[in-house]
Amino acid sequence: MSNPRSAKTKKRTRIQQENEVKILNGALEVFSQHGFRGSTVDQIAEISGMSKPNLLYYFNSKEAMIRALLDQLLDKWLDPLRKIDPHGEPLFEIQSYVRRKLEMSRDFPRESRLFANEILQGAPRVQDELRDLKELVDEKAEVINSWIKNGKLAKCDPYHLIFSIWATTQHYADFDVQVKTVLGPGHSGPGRFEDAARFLDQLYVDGLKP
Amino acid sequence: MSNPRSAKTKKRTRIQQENEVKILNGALEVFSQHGFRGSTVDQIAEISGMSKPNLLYYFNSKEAMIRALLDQLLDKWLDPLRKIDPHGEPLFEIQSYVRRKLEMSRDFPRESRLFANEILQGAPRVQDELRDLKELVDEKAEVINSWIKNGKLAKCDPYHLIFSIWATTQHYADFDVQVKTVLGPGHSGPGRFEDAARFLDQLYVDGLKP
DNA sequence: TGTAATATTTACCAGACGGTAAAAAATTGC
DNA sequence: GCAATTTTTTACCGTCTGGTAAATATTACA
Repeated sequence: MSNPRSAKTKKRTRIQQENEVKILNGALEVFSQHGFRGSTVDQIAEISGMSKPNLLYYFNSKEAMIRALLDQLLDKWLDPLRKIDPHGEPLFEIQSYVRRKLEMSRDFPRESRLFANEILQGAPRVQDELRDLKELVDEKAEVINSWIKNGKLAKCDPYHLIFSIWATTQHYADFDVQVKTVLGPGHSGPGRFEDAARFLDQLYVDGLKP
Repeated sequence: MSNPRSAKTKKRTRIQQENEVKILNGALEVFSQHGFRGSTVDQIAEISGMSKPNLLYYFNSKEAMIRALLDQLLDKWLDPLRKIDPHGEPLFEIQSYVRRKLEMSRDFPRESRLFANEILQGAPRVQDELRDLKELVDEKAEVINSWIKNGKLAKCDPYHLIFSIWATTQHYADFDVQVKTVLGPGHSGPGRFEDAARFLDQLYVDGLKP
């Protein structure tokens, strides 16, 4: 068999597991920085510390690498949304969701950028997963609507609420360079995530009215 | 002279002007969809309706094309921020700014994606312009701080406020596919921008507290 | 209308890149 | 320790792509 991943091999060697991790980590590093077309297999090979043919022994193609990455990513990416508790205190649930998404941007910026790249180019590889996403969002939108109906939340469009949370939180990972440049050396340290959290907490609860 | 743009030619032929426009329009279309490395000069040539060598007669290189695009873009991109009036009514000024940015996403999604691509990959071509951006943001942050001091606006971090406006508004252009998929055929028409405007108006003024 | 300048086409190249074949080396399981 | 399997290396190939040279066609202008 030419490739250990091609069949549903139940047994995976120790070396296989290690190398697959090394490769996917390298691929994530490179893809998230240069995009798919902007990345070369040689780059990934070098950053992973192995030769190109060796790398292609584990993943049949460059395409196979990004697919593996996107597959394992999307599940993780939806987790914060799944955790919204329909029986929790609405405003607290939303703040918690914002926090979780902000932590994702802080702790997994490469994953965020990989995803952003994919969506920016029209999501050619994750259209099916996007439909799963829609179902989950529909479900949570219903929850939010019920909160509104119960007078626990101001009347608003739950979809655009969710979009705004995605946008504001992912911004810190995807537009990191811009954020750092604008904040300058003084305020662009790790503390910027707490500043962001504080601002968003206030925005989503009270808005800007004095 | 091999290239009409290379020198500071005062006189630009009718044909030059027309073709430069055609090329830049094609380049924007292609770059914004596939990113710089993901685009080929042949693609741009085809979409512009001319041959590759002919195209390279007007722009010396692929690099020259994206630079021309980014140059003419950045000025336009900052315009909405410049228009914030320090002597206006604070909440109204912010709402207006959100509107203007939202209109940019609606009317110039390709430009938004081009910019997003550039920043995502670490802004290799617009670092200088990013510093100009910082100065403008610093200036407007001061304005916002003065509004807060005068009790016209809730206390908040003006930088993160601006970030959140950028994020929420550009999201509709940059993540268009995702937005459309999640909203479904029913709500993803042009009217989604008005829905977004309504939501953001409310969010920025009153928040979500019932 | 003639001619200098501009614009377009044809044919091409060198390098980068994704991927492969096959042999050599290392590892595993008995 | 040895055979079977897995892993790694060496050498290579076809294609795509950015870009060029030079010849041809077109335009502008006196």
